[in-house]
Amino acid sequence: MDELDRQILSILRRDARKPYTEIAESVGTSEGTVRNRVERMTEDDIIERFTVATQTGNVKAMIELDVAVDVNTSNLGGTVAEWDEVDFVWQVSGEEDIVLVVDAADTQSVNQLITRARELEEVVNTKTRLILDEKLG
Amino acid sequence: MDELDRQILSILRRDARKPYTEIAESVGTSEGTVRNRVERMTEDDIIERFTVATQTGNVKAMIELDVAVDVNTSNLGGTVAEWDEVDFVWQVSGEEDIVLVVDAADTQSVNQLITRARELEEVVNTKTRLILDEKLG
DNA sequence: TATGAAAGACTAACTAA
DNA sequence: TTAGTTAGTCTTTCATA
Repeated sequence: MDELDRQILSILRRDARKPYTEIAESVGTSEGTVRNRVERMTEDDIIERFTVATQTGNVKAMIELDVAVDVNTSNLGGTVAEWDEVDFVWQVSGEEDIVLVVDAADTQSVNQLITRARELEEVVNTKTRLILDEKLG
Repeated sequence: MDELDRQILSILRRDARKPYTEIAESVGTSEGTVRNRVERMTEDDIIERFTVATQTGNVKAMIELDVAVDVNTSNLGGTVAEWDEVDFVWQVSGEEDIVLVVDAADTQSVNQLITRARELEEVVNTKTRLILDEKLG
């Protein structure tokens, strides 16, 4: 991870489909170097994945789950990650143990997801926050 | 947003650099159709951006900021989004108003970010959680 | 939807540090 | 030995019909 790696990542973060030739030109190196760097960072898990940030619905929200002490949090996380409208799931430290980030059609859909979570016997409590705005770093 | 759009997005979410020709083959349509669909979804802001998920440091965390009532939350969000090691910033509803998602070198770096946040006069309180694991939906 | 020109990516051989 | 470059070739993209 040197300055060149950081520059490449910074460009890819804003447009992951940008051709390597263009990236090379803006950072002042050759296409091959950019490609090699990206390959290496992918192998080293510095790059986790090339992905697409979407808003397919109208409401984004965080649904935090407070989970019973005797529950395997990772398994539960895997389960809820499969639910429709769930973008990703974090296991976190703190009072709540799991955070679902959802991209739902409307508030009613969010409500259905909350209900579904509360119906799980592993889930003790939930707390939901709407995501009103997102800014890239 | 029909089934084909959803299939295309689902593939791009796992590999945003996958060639349209390959995507076309796996969803059973032509390259031009995939490209047109992606273009349309980008125009419609269903696709917000093509990006890269990284782990450049060793510790990911959420730093939640409780902000004074008279503060312009959006401006503050823009400020902290510019900080080094901050991946993105959410404005949220609920007790805390801003959530920073950070990818820091180590716990000490996280601590420095928390300190920096607490030094802002707009910030009344902070709450931090480590992100222990992430699962894709 | 089909097609061909232009652009991009990949391989492999070479160079430099 | 490792990273960077380059030329040649193959693949993908894009505009037009």
